[in-house]
Formats: sequence, C-alpha cells, structure tokens
Amino acid sequence: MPLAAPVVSPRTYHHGNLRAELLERAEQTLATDGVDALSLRALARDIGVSHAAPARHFRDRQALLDALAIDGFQRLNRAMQSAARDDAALRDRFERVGAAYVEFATTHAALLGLMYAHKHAEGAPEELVEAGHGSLAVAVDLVVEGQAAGQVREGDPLRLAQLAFATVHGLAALAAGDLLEGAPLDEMVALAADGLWRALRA
Amino acid sequence: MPLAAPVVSPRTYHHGNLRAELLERAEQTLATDGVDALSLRALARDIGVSHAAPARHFRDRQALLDALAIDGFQRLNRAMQSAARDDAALRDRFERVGAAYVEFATTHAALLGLMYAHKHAEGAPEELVEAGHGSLAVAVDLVVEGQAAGQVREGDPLRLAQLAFATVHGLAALAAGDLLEGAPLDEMVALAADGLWRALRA
DNA sequence: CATCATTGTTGTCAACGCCTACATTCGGCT
DNA sequence: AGCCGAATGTAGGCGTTGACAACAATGATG
Repeated sequence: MPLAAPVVSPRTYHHGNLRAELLERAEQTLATDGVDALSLRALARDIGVSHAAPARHFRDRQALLDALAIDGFQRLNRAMQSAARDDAALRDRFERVGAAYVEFATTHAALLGLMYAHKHAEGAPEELVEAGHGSLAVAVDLVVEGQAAGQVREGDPLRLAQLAFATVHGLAALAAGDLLEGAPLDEMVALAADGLWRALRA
Repeated sequence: MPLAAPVVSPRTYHHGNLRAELLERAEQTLATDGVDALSLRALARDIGVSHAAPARHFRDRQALLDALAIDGFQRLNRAMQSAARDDAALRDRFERVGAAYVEFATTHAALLGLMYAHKHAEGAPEELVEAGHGSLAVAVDLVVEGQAAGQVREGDPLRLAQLAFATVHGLAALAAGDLLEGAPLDEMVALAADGLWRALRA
C-alpha cells in the first residue's frame, strides 16, 4: 500500500525540490564543516532520500561543487555591483566595492575557497568561469569610469582593475588564513583602498 | 645478510627512507593531479610498500598534507629571503621579493593552495602557522628597513607589510585562477610593485 | 487511458582512511 | 656475541564513500 503516508512526513515518492534542498544543505555543511565534509551520501541521509537520489541532479560530487561555486559567484557579483552603484565619490565607491568583497569573503570563507579552487580551472563549466569573470568586470567598469572622469590614471583598464582586484582578494585571503594578527578588517580595507587610490589616481 | 644490495631492487624489509620518498611522490602527484588525488594507499602502492606502511610516518592523511605545507612554506620563505637580501635599491628589492612569491605560487600552484587551505587554521601544528608567518615576516622586515631609511611612509609596519603581501598573494591567486586573461605575469608584477611603491613611499 | 521521460530506490563494486594484530629489522645494552 | 625493546613494515578487516546499473513510482502528454 503505497498510500500510507504517516502524518509526520507526508512526503511523496518524489521529493519535488531535491535539487534546491541539496544545494541548501550543502552550503550549510560547507560553512560549518568544510569542503571535505561534503558527501553526497551524507546529504541524502540528512534530507531523507536514498543514497543515489542526488545523482539525478548532480552527475557527481564535482558537479555539486561547481553548482555551489556558480551560485556563490552570482551572489558575490550582485553584492559588488550593488556597492558599485553607490552614488558617493568614486574613491569611496572603490572602497565600498572592496569592502563588499571582503565582507562576502569572510562570511563565506569556505565557499570562496571553493569558488577559486583550481580544480575548476580545467574542464570547468562555461557558466562557472563566466560567473568568475563577473566580479572582475565590476572592477573594470569602475576603472573605466574613473578614467573617463579623469580621476584614474591612464593605462589598460583591465590590468589596473586586476591590480585592484588582486589587492582586495589577497586581503580577504589573509583574513581567511588568519594572517592578519588581529588587525581590524575594516581598517585594513581602508588602508588598502587608500593605497590603491594612491596607485591608481591620475 | 643485510649487505648484499643487488643492483635491481635490493629493497630490504625496511625501506630506510620511506618518509622522504612519500613526501617526494606526494608532491609529484599533488602537482600533476591535485590534492584530491593524494591517497596514502596509492602512494604506498607506487613506492612498493604495504598500504599501511605510511601510517608509521604520517598518522593520517592530514598529517601528510601538513608536512607538505610546512615544507612548502619553508622553501617559499627561503626564496623570498634570498630575494630580499639582494643589494639593489629598496624599491627593486620589493619587486624582487614579490616576483619570487609569484614565481613560487605559479610553479607550485597546487602546493600553495594546500598551504593556505583553511583546514590548517584549526588544530594546525604550531610549526605550520609559524612557517606561514615567516613569509609575512620578510615583508615586515623590508618595510621596517624602508622606514628607517626614510623611504617608506610612517605607519604600523605590520599593516603596511600585510597590504603588500596581500597584493602579491592576490596577484598569484589571480594567475592560478586563470583570471589574468593573458596579461604577462611579469608585467603584472611590475605594475603591482609600481602601485605598491606609490602607496608605501614616504 | 497508454506511454514515456523524470525522479527516486535498492543493490553492488572498488577505493579509501583508519584500526588492530603480527612480523621483521635495527640499535643499544650487558 | 647475544638479548631485548623500539622502530618500521605487513596482513587483514571495518565502515564510508563515489559511481554505476537495474528497477519502481510518478506525472505529464498524447
């Protein structure tokens, strides 16, 4: 009798939302226990489906990781774009974008690590590398705008943006690696923004 | 008769150098196949010992990873120190140290990733965090020297050094993540050194 | 209502990390 | 020399995992 369906868990044969729930739980465990703790079987167990069910939505473990990374980049990009749309002075918008990046990086440290895992470099889905380039694009746009306004010095905007991006990303990496030795993160962001502005201004 | 030592494979019951050979092969596979491909059993098989033999030298997989990371930091630190001891102008020594870092980071990308894996953050062996701080110390010394010579602006040398370190590390991360879009790495290093010098000079 | 792609289940396999018990070798001590 | 304990390697087993294949339930479409 397939109809029983006990009160507590009326769950039908088809879960109906497995993919989304897998991603959600996966990000939780990623945040609390790290990448290595991510296991398709454990996720299935937590959610209450059979151990092979996740395979219908993620061909293999790597596919799940890729999906998490893509989602992470999309959220990061939205945060940076939103910070860039601020209407303050250009120099401050630089700082706010950097702050948004660092904020994301520190509150989602494990996720950011996953996003940049070189693993994705070879054979990575197009969507992922695309999303990854999106963050950089925000910085490029800002540099271009600054150059048009005569506030940023001349030079290939891509490279100047890469420099800025590298600085902020490195700062986030230091914070994640606990190499900041207690330096307040926002002060470091301000210091970096100051340094960058000295390096980039016309 | 322990003396025989036939030409082909005289291997005695005791390997005699297992720990060192494990580390060596481990770094090879790390470089060619990535961290996830590292398996104690596979290493044992490659070397030709039983699958449990490595356990005598590395309590668990993580211990092997830690040992690799420590060794990596020590080599990186030596490279940076050697670059810092150069007798060129201070600004150029900054650039050379940065170049040394980036050079190491790109030729040992997977190893560098391992070194910074947050995994090591909690419960990491003292030796590892110590080695990790060594790289930063090189930058601090350089800043202190620059301040003493009146060439670097005032401010907490640790934080200024962290800024420089972050920039270079971020650059290396971009290169590893293939986000440089063909920009020649040495030009990017030069650009970063230039920017940093503008940010740091008195 | 029949059909069929989608989604989930069950069972299986090989590989791995880790543990325990045992074997061999080495080095120091008498 | 000879003994003995420590260090090192071996053999086997347990539980977990990722991946695969065969099968069952579901729901959409005609």
